[in-house]
This record gives sequence, structure tokens and C-alpha cells, in this order.
Amino acid sequence: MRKYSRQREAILKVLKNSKAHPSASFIYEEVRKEIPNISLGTVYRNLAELGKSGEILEISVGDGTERYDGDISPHIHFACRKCGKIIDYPLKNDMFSEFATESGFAADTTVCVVYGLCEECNRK
Amino acid sequence: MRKYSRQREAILKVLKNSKAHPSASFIYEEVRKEIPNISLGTVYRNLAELGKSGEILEISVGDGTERYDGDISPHIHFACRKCGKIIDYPLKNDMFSEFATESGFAADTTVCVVYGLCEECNRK
DNA sequence: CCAAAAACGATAATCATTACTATTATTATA
DNA sequence: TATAATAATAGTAATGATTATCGTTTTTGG
Repeated sequence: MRKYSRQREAILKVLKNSKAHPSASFIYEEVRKEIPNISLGTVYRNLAELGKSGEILEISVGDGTERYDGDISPHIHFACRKCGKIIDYPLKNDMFSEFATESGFAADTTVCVVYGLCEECNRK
Repeated sequence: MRKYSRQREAILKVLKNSKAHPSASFIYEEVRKEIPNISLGTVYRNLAELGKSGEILEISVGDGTERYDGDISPHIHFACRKCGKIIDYPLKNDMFSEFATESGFAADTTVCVVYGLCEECNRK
């Protein structure tokens, strides 16, 4: 049975207030402003917990560090190879679940990343 | 300018003949059957090279190791949380790149992973 | 208040990936 | 074919993100 923790609340708050898909260590630094002696291990443990419960998304963009997303509405990600920015693209309906259901796969989460160059980087 | 290497050819061959989305160390073991003294670093270097040139896909499913895919036709992946299997689901067209283009994002690659339980694991 | 269980902070350990370097293989050109 | 330039390799050391451990603290239900 899950128990309340101030640390987990603070981590979730950072994610819900960010559109930047931050890494664990970024979240750690943010939460430290409020809870200075929080441990990095605590951040990782809670991110895994929140991911497993479906409250946040865990996103790998292949840059060596996992990213986290507090937005769990249906959307995909555009990841710029040059500046590293991740841009959200909302979807009207979750087409992934439909594909999965067709195939007998019981889907719970989708992480879709489109790689390329953002408009800004593409101009240069 | 890229030069030929027997090692790179062998790595690519393993990927083109597999549907299992193998990890670097699995590929290493496979290629070792043909080139016993190949170095793991060589495998990683070539996988990165092949990924950058678009000949293979690099897929993160959040299990701590990167997976590689020799199939670059438009498809998404169903990743079973229980048995770890990754199942391909072909797409008629790469709709995700189309979304990107609409938004002014210059897409080159899409990696889409749907998490859940495969039919087999869901029954148990 | 009390006891059980969950969560914590601090730190050590893991392990996938990358960097380094002397050597070898490839390729264009003479 | 010999040569020179340079890409690629094998072997190994280093990196760094993530996970495990463990004694202590916090939460929660009775």
C-alpha cells in the first residue's frame, strides 16, 4: 500500500508544471530548492513508481538519459537532433490502443518519438 | 569518407536476418561466431554509425539496454512488460512523419513503442 | 500512543556505453 | 604494384546514469 510522501508530491509537481521533459538530475535540482536534503535515489525511486502507476511517462530519446513527462494525454514527441528540444504534438484520439487491440495486445502506455530537426534548427 | 569493413557488414547482416530487436551485446555474441576477435566497442561504434546513416533503427524500451532494428519500413513496436518481447506492427504509411511535416518539423526517423502485455502473457 | 510497513538519505555497486591509443585494413593515386 | 593518407579495429580504461543496500525516519491504521 502506497504511503504519502512530501518528496513524491514535490517531484510530481515539478513534472506537472514543466513542458520540457526533464531528466532525473534536473528534477533533483528543482526539488532541492524546496527539499534541500532530498536524495537522488529518492528521485529515481519515485519516478519509477510514478511511471509504473501511469501518472507520468518515461521517455527515452537515446541521448543517454531518461526523460520524464507529466503530461499523460495522447500525444507524440518531436525530438530535435541538433538542439535536443522535445516538442509535444497532441493527438485527437489514441490510435495506438486501436492498433494494439486489433492485434490482441493489451496496451497501457505509448511513447512515440519522431526524430529530426525543429523548424528553427532546420533553417540554419 | 566511409570505408568498407567486414565487421560492419557482419553486424548489418545479423540485424537484417533478425526480427528480435537484439541488444548490442547479443549482436556482439552473434558476430563473434564469424569474427571471434571482434571488439564490443567496434559493435557499438558501427551500430551508432548505421543508426546515423538511417540503415537501422535504435529503439529504447526503457529496460536499460538499447535495442536495434534492421527493419526500417514504417512500423510500430508492441513491447511486453512481462516477457520483454517486442512485436512489430506494420503501418501502411508513416503517419507520424506526416504530422511532423505539418508542424514544420523535418522528420527523418520515427520510433514508436506501445507498452503493455502480449496476448500470451495477458492470458496468464 | 504503538507497531507494521513504507519511504527516506547516504553511499556503494553495477553495468551499459564511450573514450583512448597503438595497430591494421582500406582506398585512391602514382 | 607500391605508397601514402586515413578510416577502422582490438583491447582496455574511464565514464556516468541508474540501482541496490541499509540503518533511520515517516506514515498510517488500530
